[in-house]
Amino acid sequence: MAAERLFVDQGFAATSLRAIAEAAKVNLAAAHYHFGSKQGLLAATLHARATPVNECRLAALDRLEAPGAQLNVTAVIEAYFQPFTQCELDQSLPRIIGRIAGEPQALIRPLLEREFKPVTDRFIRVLQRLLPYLTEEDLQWRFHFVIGAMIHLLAHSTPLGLTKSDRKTAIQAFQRLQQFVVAGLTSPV
Amino acid sequence: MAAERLFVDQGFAATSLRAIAEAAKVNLAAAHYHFGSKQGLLAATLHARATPVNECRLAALDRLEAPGAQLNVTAVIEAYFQPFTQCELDQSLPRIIGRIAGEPQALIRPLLEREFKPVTDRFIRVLQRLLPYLTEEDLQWRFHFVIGAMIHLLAHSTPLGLTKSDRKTAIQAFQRLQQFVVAGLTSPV
DNA sequence: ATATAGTTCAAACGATCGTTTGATTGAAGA
DNA sequence: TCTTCAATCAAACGATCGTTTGAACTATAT
Repeated sequence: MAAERLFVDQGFAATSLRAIAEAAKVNLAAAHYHFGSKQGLLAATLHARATPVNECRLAALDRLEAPGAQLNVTAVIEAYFQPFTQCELDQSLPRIIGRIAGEPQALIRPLLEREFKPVTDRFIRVLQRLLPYLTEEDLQWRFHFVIGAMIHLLAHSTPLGLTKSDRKTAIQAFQRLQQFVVAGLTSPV
Repeated sequence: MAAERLFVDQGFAATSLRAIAEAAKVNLAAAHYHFGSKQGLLAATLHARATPVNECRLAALDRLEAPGAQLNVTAVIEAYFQPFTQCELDQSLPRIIGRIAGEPQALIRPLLEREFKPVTDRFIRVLQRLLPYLTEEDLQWRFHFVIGAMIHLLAHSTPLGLTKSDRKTAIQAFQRLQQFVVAGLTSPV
């Protein structure tokens, strides 16, 4: 989808349907006909990306919960980050997720909740079994921080000081992030 | 500043100068006359907020580096979060920082870098003395995650599941965040 | 072949955008 | 008092926005 690149680079409000239609080489009215509205296009864009992310995460979690597998916090977080560390997925996926998740508009929050909350809630439930000394509130806050660090990495793939950003460093960054958040999650109260 | 509320609620691109001028009860052209452009208004808004944040952080860090003070990672992070946990500061400060930091537009990144990078770099340098077993690259990445979690908390003051958001819970949230990121920062390689 | 329903298209709709203009105000300096 | 200059204002500029219109095209089913 051509809409992605523009949404990612400029944000939702600053991207015009005309620019999207031109980039996608389709007619403006045709795009409107298919998606109903600009917001519908965003919802479709997000949904098209969120679905494989959710499937990838759930599949990884299922693998972990199968008998004989190593079920620990590190593995669960690894499963949660799986959609962004698997090499076969294209590079634009992380960016569109990170960008939309940071969008200011209140209209976008329900979309994010609908797309990601069910799967995220299941991950939190699994973590709760692994971290029984944390209250549910504790864990929700800590996962809130995990998501924040993740989104920030998705949206800005390097710290301000560094500049390199190829596929390999991106995966290494997620390994760093994984270690960081596991330490945060498992920290004693 | 009335521009803040609108930037926070709707984002930069979606907020019109006319809406800001009306909310601030000033003439549209007058606003333009003083700030030069819409972007100039954003820069002024950010600068007006970033300055006390930087001063607060540096003052807290100076206090830590004074002879006799306890200089450890927790205290340094506490100093970094100080602008958002001090009760005397008004509530809209965290939100404007969090929102602008999440803005998509490429034009905004240089503003953020100019406003916050010098002070942040000094914090990283102090942390480097406290965490000598981390390479500079390690530490830059980890601080990248700290900032990500912080911005996410500033922009979305509660996890999706929770709803309460008064001043007291906000400070508690920063205490939780502090514990989380200190564990992440001090995690062994 | 004719009808039907789905899709594409150029063109235009009204609204709103950031910015500019030029007249007007008000107070300080000569 | 007259001059000067920065600040304010209503009004308009050209551009662009999301959306709609109605005609043309396509393909399947009768």
